[in-house]
Amino acid sequence: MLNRLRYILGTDLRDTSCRLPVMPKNKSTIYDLARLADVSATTVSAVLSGNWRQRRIAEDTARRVLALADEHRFSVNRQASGLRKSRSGLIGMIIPLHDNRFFSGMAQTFEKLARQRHLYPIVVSTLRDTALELETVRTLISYRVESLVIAGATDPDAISDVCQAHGVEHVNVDLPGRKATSVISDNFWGARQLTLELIAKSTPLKGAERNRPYFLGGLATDHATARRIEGFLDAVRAELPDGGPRQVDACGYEPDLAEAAIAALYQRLKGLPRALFVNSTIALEGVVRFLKTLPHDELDQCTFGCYDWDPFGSMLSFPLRMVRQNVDGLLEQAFAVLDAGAPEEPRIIEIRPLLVFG
Amino acid sequence: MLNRLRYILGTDLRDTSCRLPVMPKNKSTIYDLARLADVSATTVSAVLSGNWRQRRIAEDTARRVLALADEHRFSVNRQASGLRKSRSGLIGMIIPLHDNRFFSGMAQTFEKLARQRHLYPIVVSTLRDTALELETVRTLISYRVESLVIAGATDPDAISDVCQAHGVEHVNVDLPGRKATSVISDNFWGARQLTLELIAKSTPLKGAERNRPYFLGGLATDHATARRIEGFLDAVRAELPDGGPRQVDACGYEPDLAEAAIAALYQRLKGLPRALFVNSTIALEGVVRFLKTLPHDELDQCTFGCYDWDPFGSMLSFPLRMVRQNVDGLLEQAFAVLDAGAPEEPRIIEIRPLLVFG
DNA sequence: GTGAAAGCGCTAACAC
DNA sequence: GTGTTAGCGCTTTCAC
Repeated sequence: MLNRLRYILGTDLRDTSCRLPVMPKNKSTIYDLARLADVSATTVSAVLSGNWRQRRIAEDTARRVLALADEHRFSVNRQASGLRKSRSGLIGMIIPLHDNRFFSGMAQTFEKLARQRHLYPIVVSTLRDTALELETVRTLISYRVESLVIAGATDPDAISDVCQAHGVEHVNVDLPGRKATSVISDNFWGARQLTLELIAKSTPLKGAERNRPYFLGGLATDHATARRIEGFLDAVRAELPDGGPRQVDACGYEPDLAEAAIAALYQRLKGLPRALFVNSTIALEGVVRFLKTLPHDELDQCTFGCYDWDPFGSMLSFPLRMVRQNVDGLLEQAFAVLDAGAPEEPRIIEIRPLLVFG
Repeated sequence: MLNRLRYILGTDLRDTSCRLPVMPKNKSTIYDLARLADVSATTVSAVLSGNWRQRRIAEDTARRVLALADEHRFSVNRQASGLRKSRSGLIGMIIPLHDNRFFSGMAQTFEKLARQRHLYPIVVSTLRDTALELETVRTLISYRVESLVIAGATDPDAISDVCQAHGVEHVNVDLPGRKATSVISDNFWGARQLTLELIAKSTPLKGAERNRPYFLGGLATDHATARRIEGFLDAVRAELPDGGPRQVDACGYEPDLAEAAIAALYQRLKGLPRALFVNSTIALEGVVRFLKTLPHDELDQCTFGCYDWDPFGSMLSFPLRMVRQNVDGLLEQAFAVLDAGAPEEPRIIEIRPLLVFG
């Protein structure tokens, strides 16, 4: 109403001073632009949103409007257009941390895939804090994101409840939930492959106890670790039938704990085992700390693997086989689920990781 | 208008079917809530936005509205409220990459500081692509972010032009520009400190050529590298007056280039130098590749430093001194500039990095 | 080929 | 202590 008035009067009613009729630099509406171009706001809107061909707007008019918009550095207000269209053009993703190779890689891929779909990506970290996860999701919904990727959430099902209540499409990644489709790493397969590789590439040692691979790090209560242990044991049983439970020490993630664990193992076996499966780069830090105290040639007797990838892995003084999660694959599947759109029966999609050497 | 009508009629006009009068699950307005609570939309609005005390709304009313909002999982539409209030509650930051320790650390700190100010943080990467940087900034402005942190941009001044045209407060971080205040690392100081430390902690070698620290990696045309070289040379001149230009090889960032450079240096000096200043973890990768080919005890002759920090640095087989950028300090200053609000004369604020060992 | 008018969901000035 | 009304800037029928 006021817009129309302003448009008709050809003057900015907000401007109480008596300046020359210059468009205010930092604020202007399509009505201002319409006045300058001597067309209606409708026309401006159509031109700026790109669907002017189908409105059969004269090429001339379009060009004039576009030039003017450019000259005045006009920027459509997406709060307003989003409100009117009931579409924000936003897509959100929550991750536990930015400062982490795995999740920052996900953020990178997420942005790429979002842009391909002409959606503006918003990535927010929630610090493995259930309350912050929920609050963040609620705020994103408040901004009317069109869909959500929930990565590594501590309580995915609580988030699903919120999303469903607002009819927001979403998908879990990395950590599975039961109320929405989840795309996760195939931890069993990855651990099994890494273990098979370790056994194949290692040299047999004397003494039954030392002549086996050992698993170190992580928490057995944690879904991913549990599956990895299964994969590890499966491979061991297939290749070296006399394996037993004493080969697994899910000592936790902290470097200190891993350092103590490998030290204890070394003492028990009176040397390094034939192969060592370390469950994360965090745990690896503790292991390396211990390895540094050993004479250098002792390391040659053991073949090392790590379920996790870091480019620094290749800089260590011993060869290291790593499992690299297929970040691109995880997110491509996640987007495929969102693209499908149908609120399907929740299912779990497992993506195989990659074995990396060096 | 329609809202009011719907509120009066007590029925959802959008609902053309003849369902029971249940509030639609995934969409509802404060008018719907108002009807349920038997108050006006104004009251609901005041209650939900927290300023109901100052409107002297009865505690009772407030509680009822809040309970209802909760029960129906109501979520205020921030597109609408933002439009009305001309405030989006958003603050944006652009970074070159997510998948990078330095910038993902910045994202983490940025979020923390934004939340402290009750702003919703949006971090977007722009892949060191000038066009994408501009487009991203324009889109963020389109969503009406209230201010912007521009980190590591390839063309900060072009971005400043856009921001200024729309009256958006902004500040550069890491890479300086001339059209807005910039908060950057004190590269001169950091490089100087690291070099002094390397000289102090290294053991003198026979032969003038080997008895000096060498600088490796980066591009001399790059602002940061140039300042680091200055700091390096300044320290060398102070401590070992016979230093010369042959001590600096800004061979580029690629590991391959660094590997070739250190190999050439080794050949020229017939051994490792007394100390080596590597200009980034990327270059370090190439250096380590070469070092691995040397007999282990040769490394003891050289003291290593790296201008960049990575937790993996402590896992290398030789001691490494690192310079860690003060990410928190950089962003705290950046926010201080934004908090000040005054469009001050652009200036450069330098933040000292930290020396880390191990 | 273009314009007028209504309304997206919210907030704030002004009522009483 | 609470309600009425106008309007934020845009898109979308409908009209001609």
